[in-house]
Amino acid sequence: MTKNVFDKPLEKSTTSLIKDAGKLVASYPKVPITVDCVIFGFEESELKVLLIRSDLEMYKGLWSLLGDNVKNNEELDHAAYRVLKERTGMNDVYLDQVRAFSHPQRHPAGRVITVAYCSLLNIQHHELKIYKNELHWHSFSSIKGLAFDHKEILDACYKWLQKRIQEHPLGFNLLPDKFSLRELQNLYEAILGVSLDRRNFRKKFASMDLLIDVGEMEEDVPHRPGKLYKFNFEKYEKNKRKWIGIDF
Amino acid sequence: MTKNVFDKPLEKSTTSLIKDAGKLVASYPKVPITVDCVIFGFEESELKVLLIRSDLEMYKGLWSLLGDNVKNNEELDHAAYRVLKERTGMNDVYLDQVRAFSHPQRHPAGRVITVAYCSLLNIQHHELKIYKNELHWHSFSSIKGLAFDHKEILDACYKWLQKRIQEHPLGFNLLPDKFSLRELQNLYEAILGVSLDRRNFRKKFASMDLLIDVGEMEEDVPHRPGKLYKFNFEKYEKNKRKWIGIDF
DNA sequence: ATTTATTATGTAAAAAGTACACATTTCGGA
DNA sequence: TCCGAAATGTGTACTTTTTACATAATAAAT
Repeated sequence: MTKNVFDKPLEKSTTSLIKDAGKLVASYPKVPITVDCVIFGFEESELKVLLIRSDLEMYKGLWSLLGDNVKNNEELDHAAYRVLKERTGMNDVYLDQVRAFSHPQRHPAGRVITVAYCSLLNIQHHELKIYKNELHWHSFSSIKGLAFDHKEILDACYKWLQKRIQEHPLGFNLLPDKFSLRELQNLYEAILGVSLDRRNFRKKFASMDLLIDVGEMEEDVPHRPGKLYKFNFEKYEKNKRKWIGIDF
Repeated sequence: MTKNVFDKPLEKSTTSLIKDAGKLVASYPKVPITVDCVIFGFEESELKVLLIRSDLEMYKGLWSLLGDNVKNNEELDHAAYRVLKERTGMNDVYLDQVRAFSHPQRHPAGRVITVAYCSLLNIQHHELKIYKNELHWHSFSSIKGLAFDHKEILDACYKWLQKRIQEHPLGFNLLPDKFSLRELQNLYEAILGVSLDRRNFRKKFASMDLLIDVGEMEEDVPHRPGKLYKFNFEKYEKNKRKWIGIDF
């Protein structure tokens, strides 16, 4: 985090200056802000999205993204983490801001600006607890319409993910700790919507040298089991910079 | 723009439903929203940023980004374009949302959330009119500190630009209509902070086939003049998709 | 005419990406 | 226990992209 002027002790006349600034700011229009989280999961070779039944009567029967209003003096990132924690019980989930949506009529009750977040988690994770039965995982490709402008937000986050996953090894956040190369490839194919050559795919990951062979095999598969790997998060964090040049 | 539910005529009971939703939304905390534009220019082989003297007494002597509050029912993009138009007189400027900044103490007068925009324009453009003498172009590399959290915003936009310019031909927005390959290369070198091989650089742009030789030469240079080119915006717009796969 | 600075250009080597086939292993059922 | 089905695991040739590198030609300034 960059140091900013607030880290310095306040100077003599600052209190009155803040009052002046306060008057200025007080004249600005004020808007309710929400965060909306697109929570992606991966199961049965399909990309999934966690949705909730809309809490608005007028959207009865429609699903919507998980969101909440942003509290007083709450950071946007914090609000998004809070939503995740409240809805899934999980901490330490991959989360990134995508962008703000501000169409004046996007909320039927009047103006609400929302900031969209994209989050990736492992559906099978033991800490994952989907509270309330209004929450369900939906296959991404089957989602046709959502409440509010949430379909637009979902599509933006999906595109964001498609691009992002080609530049950073994010996919692991969607998989169990131990996974086979087939699962990994299925994941990439599902997200990118293409089919990939198995040998080239494996070669690519081998060259990255970020997979650790855990010395175990798949179980309960109706065919020859594959080796299981885990992602070398430590090594990735260390060498992050060289991945995309700048740590963006 | 995705079609949303508001395109449909309202159903019978909708009015009262909106009232319910309205009550809900009315309970949300409300926040002043601003947009801040990082306006990049390029001159004398240097990346420049347009800054204004801070209008807050307490930041006297410090520079800040160009911004404004977002009006009632105004889209964020619209607010950013408005700032650009008001400050530079220019329309049709390249502009893109980067992200929101929400640190609760980022504004001394209390909570203000801002959405950062990155904009690229041609400093020499004949329509460019910098109103008021509180506005000045600053060499990017010389900017040490800014009012508010604007240095942090500037750095985020700069990183965003570095990444973006490697994926899309944005650089042309910073150059005159006609430019030499040397100017183009200087631009890339300034933004990326590296030096590039001239032959390979030219080869790369030649292979894109997006430059039109206008049949003129540089003038007033103290050495052998180079050919002038213009960017083939039409062709680029047509083939945009193939550039990065998805039109992101 | 000479010097200086810059334009313009090609080729070879290395790296990365793509296309493609076959033997091996396990499961499960006959 | 044998066989078929289904998936794993592996290598090589070809193409494309990226990188490294040097010399002749042009215009300006003196």
